[in-house]
Amino acid sequence: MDRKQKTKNRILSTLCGHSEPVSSGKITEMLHAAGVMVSERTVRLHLVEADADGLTENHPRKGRTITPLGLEEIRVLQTVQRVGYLSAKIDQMTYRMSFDLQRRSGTVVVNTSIVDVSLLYRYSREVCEVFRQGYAMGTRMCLLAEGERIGDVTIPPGKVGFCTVCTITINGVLLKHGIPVASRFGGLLELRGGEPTRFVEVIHYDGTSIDPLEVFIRSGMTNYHGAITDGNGRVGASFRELPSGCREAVVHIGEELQAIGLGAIQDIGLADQAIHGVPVAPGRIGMILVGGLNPIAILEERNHRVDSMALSGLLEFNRLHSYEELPKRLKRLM
Amino acid sequence: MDRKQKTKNRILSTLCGHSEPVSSGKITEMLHAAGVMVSERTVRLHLVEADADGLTENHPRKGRTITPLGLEEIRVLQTVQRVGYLSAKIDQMTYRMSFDLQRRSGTVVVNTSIVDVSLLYRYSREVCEVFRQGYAMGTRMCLLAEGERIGDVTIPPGKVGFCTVCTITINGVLLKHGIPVASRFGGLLELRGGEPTRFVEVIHYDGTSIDPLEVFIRSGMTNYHGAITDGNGRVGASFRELPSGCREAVVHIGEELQAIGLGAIQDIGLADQAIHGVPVAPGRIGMILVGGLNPIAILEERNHRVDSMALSGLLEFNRLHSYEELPKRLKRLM
DNA sequence: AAGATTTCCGGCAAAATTGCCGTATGGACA
DNA sequence: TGTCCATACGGCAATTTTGCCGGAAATCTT
Repeated sequence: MDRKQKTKNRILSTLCGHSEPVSSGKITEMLHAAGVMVSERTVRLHLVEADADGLTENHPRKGRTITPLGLEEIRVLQTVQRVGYLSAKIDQMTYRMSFDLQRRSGTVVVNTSIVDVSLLYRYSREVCEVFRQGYAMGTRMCLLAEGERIGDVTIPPGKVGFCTVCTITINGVLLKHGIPVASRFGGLLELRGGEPTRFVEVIHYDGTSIDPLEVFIRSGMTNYHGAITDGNGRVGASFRELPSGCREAVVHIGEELQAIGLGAIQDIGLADQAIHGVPVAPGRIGMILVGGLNPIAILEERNHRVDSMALSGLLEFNRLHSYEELPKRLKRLM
Repeated sequence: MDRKQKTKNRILSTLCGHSEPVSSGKITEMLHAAGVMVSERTVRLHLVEADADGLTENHPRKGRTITPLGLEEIRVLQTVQRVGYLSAKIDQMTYRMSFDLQRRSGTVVVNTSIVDVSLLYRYSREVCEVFRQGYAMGTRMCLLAEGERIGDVTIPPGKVGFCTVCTITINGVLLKHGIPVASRFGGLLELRGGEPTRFVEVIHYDGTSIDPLEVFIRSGMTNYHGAITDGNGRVGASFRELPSGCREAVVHIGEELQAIGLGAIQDIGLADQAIHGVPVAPGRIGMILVGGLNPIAILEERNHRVDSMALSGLLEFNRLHSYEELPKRLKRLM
């Protein structure tokens, strides 16, 4: 009876936020993406109950919508949502971004670090090295001058906004190709001789309100210095799961992304097989992405506090430029 | 079929690690504490299946043990366990500690921070203030001189080990009184005018390999300075759940703990009621504890990197002394 | 030592979940 | 306009989970 209520609430929450009718199939898909493994049939059963309770309304052949009564029910149960869990923010951002792989236009999700111009310039060589060795998400970035805005923040005077592409962008691109991606956790990936070996620390997305990679970086637990010098270090990485049938398509899309400077896929596992010590759910494959915030971690390692925000906002793809231009553009801002 | 396997594995994992027979009741209890809500009957059903498969052995009237075959089964499935989740470490420490509330003796679980002697001395006034205003776990602590050992670590030369009582000790004490405590998450508790208002960030214990409070402190996200000066700040706190029938007993034990300098209970909710915006499972009550690592956070806030380890080891209760002796004892070590 | 209480354990039935299938409906396409 | 196809949706049966009970062994109490 306990679990029944729980899944029922989950279904209601899923329905909430969509104004147009949503079918049971879509709901099931979204629940699966959120890690709630229930069958489509069960969802339908719960939905007819919810219909009877007046919480949802059935638009035959179209799907269900939530009623005002249902919204009220949610509001009571959702007090916890005040501390927004990261997984919710991830889903939201995935839907909001508009980047189109074919047209190479639209918005991508970015992380922003607010940092002193001269400080960034001092370390720009090492920051570029992180990009060059492939420990960053792609090869593109963007600098925001003081006064510019991204999401909720404005770059303060004397500072510069260092934007890197967030790996959530990959989720969004795959979603637009009909591939649902479940973001599981962020962690510290240990490297030995340039090869990833295992995760040494992990924080699951559905149990945290702050970005794990942000935390690892701010805590000074990364070791990019080692990673870019002798290949032995610890870098931020993210673990995701995909339906196992999608492997070919994902590899293909990954290559296309790589070609336009948005490559982040470190590794893709095989069906039902563990990858770097991480087991996956049945019928799924694991994927490891290198963290978008990675380049700026160099500064934290040298004991400079940097204000980094994962998932800070959306940016037009054409505003991004190659990391190689970083020193030149920084000089212009000084 | 998917979920069935899952809970089956969970049961097997729970059984693993205990050499003596464990009854289905105990297993269910442990699963509940781990957040897996299954009935005791279901556990028994799975156990007889496991018996048939040769994974477990039934010692009638005593409980089940895991067979070598079962261990093998686990080993295959449990690759993820290489990154030990914190919730597992919490359970382990809870069982290992031996503190007896009546006799006031035995071992308690402590956190250890390794810090420069002179640096600690410089901030000792503020550290004491955190204790005095009740934002620390109790009023007791311990200093370890260089060369002393706690758990896996040895205090290096020129440094001192600053040990505070970990709130897991409360779990252990309550467990010895037959009250099972489920540790849910660690977070940053916002204070306004000296009163806790809500959690602003949270990390669930069962989704992380590192201690949330350790992370918040290392990331410089706390604000103890504000907390001890004008009562507006952010302090590390932990959220736990108890069976709602235990409220009276817990309040009573909490008072006894307070009397011997181990008070940490900030707040206890009412049955089935949300506390500071955090809802609880049905039939349970919420409890908020202030973090044990809190006092040392002052140093991190002033940009001094401190190596802190939550749940670092066990310490005899009689080695603890009042925080008021801190400056005096530090001087002796310098 | 006898009785009371607790705990373990399996049987049984009810409830919940899932798989499978047939029907019906809306839209695509010739 | 007629046909085909995808999909929403409910019926039915199989499987899984849970609640409830009662017998038996173990432990505690007096």
